[in-house]
Amino acid sequence: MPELPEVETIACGLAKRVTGDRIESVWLGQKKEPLKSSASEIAATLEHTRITTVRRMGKHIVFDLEQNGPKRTKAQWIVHLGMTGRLQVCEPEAEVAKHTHAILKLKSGRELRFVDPRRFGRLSVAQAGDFAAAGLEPLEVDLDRFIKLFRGRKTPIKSALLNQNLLRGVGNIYADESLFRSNLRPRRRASTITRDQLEKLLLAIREVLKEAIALGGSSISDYVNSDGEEGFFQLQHRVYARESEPCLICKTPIKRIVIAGRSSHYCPKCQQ
DNA sequence: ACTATTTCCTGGATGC
DNA sequence: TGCATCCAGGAAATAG
Repeated sequence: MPELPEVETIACGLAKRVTGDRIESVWLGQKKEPLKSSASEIAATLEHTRITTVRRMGKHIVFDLEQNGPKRTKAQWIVHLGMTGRLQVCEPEAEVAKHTHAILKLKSGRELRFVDPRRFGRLSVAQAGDFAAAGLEPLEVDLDRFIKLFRGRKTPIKSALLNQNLLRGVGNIYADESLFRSNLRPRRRASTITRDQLEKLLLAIREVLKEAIALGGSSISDYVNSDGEEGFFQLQHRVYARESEPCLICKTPIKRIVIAGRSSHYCPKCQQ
């Protein structure tokens, strides 16, 4: 379940491997779910371009592309990993994994492959290099704009944090961990949270995301980075997936509730 | 303009 | 052991 820290880790790893390489040809599978743009548009946009940058925007991985030739037209390939999406850089003779939906042949001789069993991931392209993800970057937003996001919102703070149109990149794990660190209950209505508490929440979000990036993300189920290595932040989780286990602060058993269909974990004593 | 609910998917875990 | 069922969750679609 790649969220901001996992996507950041993957994008950085990919940047090291494929920046400057050229996309020579593109194969796309038959499944239509992973494609947001049409297969022909994606292939035509990617082929014969040079990868100039690989970066993260929210939970999206953005490949900035430049057309060969004098015009140097800009374009972008945008990848959302969904739940189980993976981008692998491998030799062409490497076995093609089940659920491979895209294979890009690179000039260096390697292949960049998109694999996604559950097909929640999405591939799309932007023609003029103008992809704009909704929401604010949690590691860049200032306190005033962060506070304004929640003004007048009756929805539970947990749901607000998961809403990518407000803040982009925070998912279920980091929402729960941030709420624990700022002593806020996940069901707390966003609009009722004081300025001071929101400041604490923003600091907690930044802290959690930065710590997770430093540890290479959280390896839940099958997440690995672009080198096939696991992250280690799952060892630092204080509430996520710790139902009934003692709170690390007060020993009270961690509770799990469902909010908007998502499991939410919190300490009933520390988070009031 | 918001908010809540449903839907898409497969593999791993669980239950009988 | 084998088969059926349930569950995980990001975000788009739908309904209110």
